[in-house]
Amino acid sequence: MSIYDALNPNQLEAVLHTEGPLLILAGAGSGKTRVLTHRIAYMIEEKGINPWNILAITFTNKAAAEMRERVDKIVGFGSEHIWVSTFHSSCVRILRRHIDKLGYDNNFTIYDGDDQKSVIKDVCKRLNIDTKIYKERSILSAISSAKDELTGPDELMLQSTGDYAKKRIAEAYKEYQNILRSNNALDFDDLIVKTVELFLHNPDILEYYQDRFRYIMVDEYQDTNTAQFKFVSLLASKYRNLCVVGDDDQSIYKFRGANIYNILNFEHEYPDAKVIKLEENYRSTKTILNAANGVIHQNRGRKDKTLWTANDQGDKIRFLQFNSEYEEAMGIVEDIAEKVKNKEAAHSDCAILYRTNAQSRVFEEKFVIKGIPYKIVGGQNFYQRKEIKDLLCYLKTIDNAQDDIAVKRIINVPKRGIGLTSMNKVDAYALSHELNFYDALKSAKDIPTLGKTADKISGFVNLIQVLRSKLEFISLPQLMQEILEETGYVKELEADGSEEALGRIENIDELVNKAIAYEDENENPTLSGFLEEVALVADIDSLDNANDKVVLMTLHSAKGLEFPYVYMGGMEDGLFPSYMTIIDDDAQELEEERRLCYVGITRAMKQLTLSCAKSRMIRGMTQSNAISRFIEEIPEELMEMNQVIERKKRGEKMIDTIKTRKPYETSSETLKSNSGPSSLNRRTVHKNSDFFNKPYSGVDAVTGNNQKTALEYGVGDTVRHIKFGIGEVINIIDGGKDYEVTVNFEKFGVKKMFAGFAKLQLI
DNA sequence: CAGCCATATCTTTTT
DNA sequence: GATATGGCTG
Repeated sequence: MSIYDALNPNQLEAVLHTEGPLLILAGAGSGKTRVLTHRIAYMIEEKGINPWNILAITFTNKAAAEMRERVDKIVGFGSEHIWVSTFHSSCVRILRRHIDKLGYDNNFTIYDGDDQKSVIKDVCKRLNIDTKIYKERSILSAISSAKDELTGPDELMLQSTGDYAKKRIAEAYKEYQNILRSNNALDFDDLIVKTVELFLHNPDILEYYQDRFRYIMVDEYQDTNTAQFKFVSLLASKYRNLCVVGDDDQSIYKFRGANIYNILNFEHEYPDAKVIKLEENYRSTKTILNAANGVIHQNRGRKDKTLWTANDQGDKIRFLQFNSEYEEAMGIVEDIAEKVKNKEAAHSDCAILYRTNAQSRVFEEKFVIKGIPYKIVGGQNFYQRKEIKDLLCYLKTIDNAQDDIAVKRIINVPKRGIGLTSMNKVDAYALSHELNFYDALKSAKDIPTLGKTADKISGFVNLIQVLRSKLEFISLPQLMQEILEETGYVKELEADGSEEALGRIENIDELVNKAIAYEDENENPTLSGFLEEVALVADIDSLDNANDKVVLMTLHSAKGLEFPYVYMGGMEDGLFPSYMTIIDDDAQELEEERRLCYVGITRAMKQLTLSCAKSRMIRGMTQSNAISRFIEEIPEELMEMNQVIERKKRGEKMIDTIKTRKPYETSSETLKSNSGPSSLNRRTVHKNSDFFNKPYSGVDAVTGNNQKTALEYGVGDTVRHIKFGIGEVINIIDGGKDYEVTVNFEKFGVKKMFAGFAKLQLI
């Protein structure tokens, strides 16, 4: 009896195949982590491979920690020598040692999204870019995409001949890189790009790591981008022992540059690759799996496979329609409360998944009201909160005052009477004397226009210098305490006294605790080391099952996780699939949304509940959305639907529990769960209830105005669309609730859209 | 320079 | 609805 006996034949084959390229197509819940961990164990214990020579790359720190833990359990020794880490932290580790070869300082700082935004603002100011026309966001995302594809600023410039917008972006890109360079900072994308650059320019360094990492494994391979692919393939090119695991059906990060062809074309890139499919699912019931299959089979661009399971049929998929997002939240929260009350489930067995972070708010309210413990993952990361960033920027400034962004953030926090005009004067001085911002601050006395503010600035510089001089004598937590005391940061919050301020103080305490933990865990802790660790954590990393809490998160964050009871809220066209993918009419984007839906469904082990609201507030406007098209793609015999029961009396439960619920139809016959004739014939439902009607947006449910308004344009007219610009109307179809308008846009070609959504203007 | 109020724009997803 | 920006006042 060995640990490998528990594997199915395909899993075993993957475990035993240790030499040469290997592609494991692992469907959701098919035990890929088990395969990876056993494969590592097999390599170490049976093949005598040195753990030192193994690199395993995951997507999140959480996944990395889990994998290490599981390997640890089955391997007697040596698992601590395996490199298990994310792309980003692997690259940071390499760059910390060698980035001086690229002319950076080895204690570079890492910029997050907020920092990037500050930089790009500065860039736009310097280059006189009108941010009304070129949005900071879109410039940043263009830069990011370029980096994902390993395209540098000069190369982008060459590509931009004749395209003015692209040229401006290339200029911005160049300036952006200059600023990062002089701040000795890298953004997330740079971490990968610079490592690749390092390898390409320094064959000796590359070879060192090739020899070091003779066996490489990459998890979630479908979500790698071109730069990450290059990183991996450079490392693997000497020994070719590259094992990638992924599922093209779970590729949901195209917006972040993920290149699905990395997995689809793996066999092309490595013709000698062994391909193994894992199609047996151990996680979900037959019902859940069939629902997932029903949805994903609508996609065209995918590798053919069908997941199956030997598990029970299980409960039907529940579909609940509510009147509003408030009722939706209450309905789900009450359902969970009842499960817990009946001892059917623990809080932590339940997860609520949604498309957008904004949806978490209503749920949170209801959880607070009911006193149910919950945890929201994502949204604003702990390390992005104001108070945390402030404190971190103090630390950054003490550690490395080259980072202008950090210095500028804290120079007037708390208020020191150093305002925007003074900052601009310092900036101008810094620019003309080729100093970085902090060094310019040091010479504040030499800047004549500053007047009295020069003293205030000297005070600040003094504070930093004093703190820095203490750095070698005191511990990190002590340093943080000093900062808080010297600046009066906490005092100010205490004086405020509001609930919000107290929350901030709690957060600060938590950060101090993290610093204490960091010092405990590391042999030679450094300030830079702490800042680095903190820069690369994702919110999901903090999720642990030890706390009995209901988990709320986006569908994206949920990838790789599983829960007995899964609730997917907001199953509405316009929300999920998102409004963008609908009006864009881009089949590829819609397929990505569908994969996201597939990911969500396959998180569920025992029971899946889908829900939607007839109307909900989106960005301050009440919208009525049609039921998500993905609902229609689930075979109807797997579904059980509710009827919304209006609240008759105050205090009465808004909806019945599912057991006594009537089918959606207005007939009085009760649905006997899991049996009886298929009375939920979709066509009937459609006819009786507008159930699967097309969206009719632009309708204000508050005023009850759901009359479509007459269109001010007709076929042949020229109209303007916010995103697509100018185009000619070529067709209009009366869709009952709304008009479907077909427009031929000058720049974007033919698009079909609903008049209520599109808000076309006659010109 | 800071604080207040008006307004404009926004989000889809994140290491 | 929530946040970021701009203009105004003290």
